[in-house]
Amino acid sequence: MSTQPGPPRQEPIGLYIQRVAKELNRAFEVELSAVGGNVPTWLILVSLKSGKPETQRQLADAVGIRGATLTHHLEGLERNGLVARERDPNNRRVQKVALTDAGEEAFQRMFKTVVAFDSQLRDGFTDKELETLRKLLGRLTE
Amino acid sequence: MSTQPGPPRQEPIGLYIQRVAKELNRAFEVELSAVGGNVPTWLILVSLKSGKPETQRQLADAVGIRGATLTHHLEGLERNGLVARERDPNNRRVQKVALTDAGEEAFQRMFKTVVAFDSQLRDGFTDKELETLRKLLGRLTE
DNA sequence: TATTGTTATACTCTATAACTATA
DNA sequence: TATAGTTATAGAGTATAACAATA
Repeated sequence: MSTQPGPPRQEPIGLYIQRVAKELNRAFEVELSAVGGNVPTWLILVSLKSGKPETQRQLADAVGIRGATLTHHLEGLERNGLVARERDPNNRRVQKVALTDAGEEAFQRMFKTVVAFDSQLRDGFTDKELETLRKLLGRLTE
Repeated sequence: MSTQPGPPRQEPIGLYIQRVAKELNRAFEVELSAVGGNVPTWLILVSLKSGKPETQRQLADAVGIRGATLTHHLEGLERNGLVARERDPNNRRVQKVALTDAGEEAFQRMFKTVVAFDSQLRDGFTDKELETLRKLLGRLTE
């Protein structure tokens, strides 16, 4: 086998995205932890705030994790007083998860951080460029 | 506090990238595991094949993990007979890591998988679009 | 029988701290 | 003292399987 001529082979686009995502994720984790948060907590709180998920099943799907994994995280959040769970009287299989006041405050702190982080990321990009980026990324997972 | 008027707030660009990356990563893991591989193994083998890293330190940096984490992975790879390590006689602190024949075969299997995966990802994109995507992503982590 | 969630358990990837051996 | 790597230990995030409660 001989070395191929021509331009050097480019890194696979998938791996490149992983690398960028990993770097962004680490920076994001640092920012969130500075206000006492972490990524799964943020994803769960923001899903709860959106008000859409009615059940833990839906919440798990929204966050992209398994039910058992969600239970694990909710236990931590409940232990830290950020959420409260109570059975739905109409369907006692369902646990209704709600933010406590402390959870609301935690959410607000993280929200500020996320907005600042995002605005810093967007900095230097035009709206059109960001739109292009979103569209191209979206087509990758269609 | 009242609901804001105007267009709905878009998902932060960073989180959007995380979501896309996570989905791609899971699909990639499935493909790799079908040929007996996994992501860290692939990253390590591909770094070794590039021939650049002379020491484990450099290898760890190339893969983006800590030295101790690399040791952990290399132990697994050595146990499975994919790599061999031996001390450099010129500097006996250094471990030279090399692919065994079995490691070479594993690399080739994963390589085929990665190329197929990447080509499937690129499908439906023009070269120009991919170039744009790479450039925009690159600017995010400058 | 199907659905919702929990428990028990374990795996993977990662990390830090303390260490050995070399230089 | 500094560098290369290992060992010991732990933590975060995730998962599957078996289960209980409810519908």
